[in-house]
Amino acid sequence: MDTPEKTQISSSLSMFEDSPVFNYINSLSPIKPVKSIHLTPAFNLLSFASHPSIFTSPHVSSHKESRFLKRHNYMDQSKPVLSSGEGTKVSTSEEACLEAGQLCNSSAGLPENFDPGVSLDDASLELPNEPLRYIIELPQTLKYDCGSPDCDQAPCITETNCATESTCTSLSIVPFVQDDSGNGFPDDGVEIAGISQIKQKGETIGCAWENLTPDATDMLIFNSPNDSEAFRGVIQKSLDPGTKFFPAPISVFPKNHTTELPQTTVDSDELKDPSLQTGEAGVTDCMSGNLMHNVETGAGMSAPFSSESCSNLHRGFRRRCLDFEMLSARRNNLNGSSNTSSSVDKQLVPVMPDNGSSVCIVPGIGLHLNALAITSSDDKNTKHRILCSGTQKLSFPSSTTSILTPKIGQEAVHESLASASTERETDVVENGVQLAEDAFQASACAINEEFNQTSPNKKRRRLEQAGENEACKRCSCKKSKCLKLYCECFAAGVYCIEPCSCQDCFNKPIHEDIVLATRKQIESRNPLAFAPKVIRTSDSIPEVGDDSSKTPASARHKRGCNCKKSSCLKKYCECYQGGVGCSINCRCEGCKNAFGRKDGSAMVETEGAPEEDEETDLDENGVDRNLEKPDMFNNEEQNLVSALPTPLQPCRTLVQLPLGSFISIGSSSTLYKGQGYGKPSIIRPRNTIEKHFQTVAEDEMPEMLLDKDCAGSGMKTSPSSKRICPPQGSTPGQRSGRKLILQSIPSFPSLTPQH
DNA sequence: GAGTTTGAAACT
DNA sequence: CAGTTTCAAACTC
Repeated sequence: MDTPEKTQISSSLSMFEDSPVFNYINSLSPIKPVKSIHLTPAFNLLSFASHPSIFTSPHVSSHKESRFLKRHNYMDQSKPVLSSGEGTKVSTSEEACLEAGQLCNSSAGLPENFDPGVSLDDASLELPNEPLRYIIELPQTLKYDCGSPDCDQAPCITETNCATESTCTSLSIVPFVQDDSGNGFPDDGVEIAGISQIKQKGETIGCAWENLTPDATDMLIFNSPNDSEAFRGVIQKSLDPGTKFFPAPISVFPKNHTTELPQTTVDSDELKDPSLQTGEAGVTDCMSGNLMHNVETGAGMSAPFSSESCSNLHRGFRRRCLDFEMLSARRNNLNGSSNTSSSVDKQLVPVMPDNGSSVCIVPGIGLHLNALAITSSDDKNTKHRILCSGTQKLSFPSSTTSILTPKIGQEAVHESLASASTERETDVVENGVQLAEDAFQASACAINEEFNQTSPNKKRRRLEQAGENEACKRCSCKKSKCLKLYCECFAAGVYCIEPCSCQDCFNKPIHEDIVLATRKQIESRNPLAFAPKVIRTSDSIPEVGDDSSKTPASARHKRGCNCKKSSCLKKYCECYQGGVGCSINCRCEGCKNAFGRKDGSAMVETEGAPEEDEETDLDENGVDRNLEKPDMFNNEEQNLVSALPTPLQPCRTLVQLPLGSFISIGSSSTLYKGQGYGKPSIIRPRNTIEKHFQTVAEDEMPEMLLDKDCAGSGMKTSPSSKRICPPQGSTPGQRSGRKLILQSIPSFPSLTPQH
């Protein structure tokens, strides 16, 4: 079964690649082509997830928890293993996966975990080529590097979570590796990196775990878009200067998803090269990490920022995006790897024949679903895709849409860079990236700002933002025990980690049961409690809905804000925080949201930087300007990111839809945070959202969405399904949205094959 | 770093 | 559903 699926996927991919469009894209950027492929799988996964009820917070939590547990185990094992050698690592990883799998089984987490290990083994086994080994080795090395204080991790850790970094690195690495190595490889790399990090920190480990696990790979894929973009920019520049690595890797990417082992191997070898890793190493910092090789080298080389950025980006992802990562990884394994991985996938696949991996994805999705956000496929998106595609490609074969988690964060990096989640930012940032000229800087800046705020100057800010950002949310809960939505970590579906300054925290893997139970409880009250608060739609969306047209912003807050004193110009406002304009749903007073006013006067954030918009808006408001300007301008640095100022965006990860639309899953807490179900006010937005979804579905996931029954399947019934549809909301209209999503998932597979 | 403000989340 | 309280982030000093 797996094999056939893989075959299909590959075929679909090949088709894409063959297509003129694909070629064109490739010409633009090597990475792009792959994306589409990846996406499809992702979708499948998503769809699956929905079925299983994975979406339900419990599942998600379970996944995470299981992951955490795994991580811990892993870490323990991993350490020895690492020292021992690759093979050992693999075995350990497998074991860990198995264990995790046991934990996750219910949630489907198992497959994911399992796959990675298996895939790796298989890959290694299957791939006689030494190159694979190299690749594997690289990751290990990377791990070590990461693990080592010297590595980026240290920096990252200082600022944020190590785990995230590992993830980031792993992610970045993955893309390259994945293509080349195929499935198993990337995973290993990811795992390794994560492990190293894990070693460093316990909790971090947890996060790292996620990354480490197959998830990491998936994450990479999903995230990759964003990351990839960012990386891309970096890479491009880096390439110019001296990134030897990149060129090769990049070339590889576009071409192969899984297939070209040789190249990959070569790349990997290069990566292996001590000179490269370490060399840069100074760079090493994080870079070392895995990811880095490629990206880092490129970017990394550029310096700290690269690593940091990566780390930052990944941070968010790790925690939240784990699921996706897992899925993607699986897919990668499936696609690239081969049978073994496929076997695993098969297990998961059951639901979605097309994607063996789909199953895997699902679990991950669950977590990320919370953060789901939809982004329309705009030109920008396309760009993102392209940019990101490199990564995505690796992971997913054609794809329609992918769901990003969180915040996950995920986090900001991709959004800002790749995702375009915030269209505005995206535009700005992306443009910068695309241009490549600025790409580097822009990417760097964006990354820095968005993801972590690595810059020392704004440490606090960064930290805060970072914390806010999906990637590394850090809470400081004192009374809620981090078991309520007050807790950003909890709301984002992630465990609290060291950076958190919470007290009496129960949001830890150790208290998995409690966390899950609490989540369930909250979900029972509000199925969308963990759904992304902000739903993103493509810029083009306007077409879709009347509402959308009203709201220039691509994204909208589901429930809308209720600001009275902040004029929606401060982070108190969830809309503003999420980088989206206020909508009809909002009950805010004196709305001056720079991203878009409730009235509709809101500036379109998409292209123009929010700032610009703000000015305009402000002009109207007059007084507001003063207020807004400060914020906006203060962020000059953020200009690129300015759009980003909003924490959410950065965190979000975008997933490409089959057609071109992206779904951004915000890792950011905001995204995840529960939203009103169905308040009347929300309804419209929902409608809008729904419309967006529909549009997206039609455009992006046309058949898939339409075809599937997902909604019918269980989405409705199971809370999880609700989560899946988060954007839609609880209202009936929302349901339709849900349906779309669900449908999309199931259909997804079909799309892939078709295209 | 402490204190205040703010608005979401939770509760009634 | 509306009002109130609780909570933690955002913000200010």
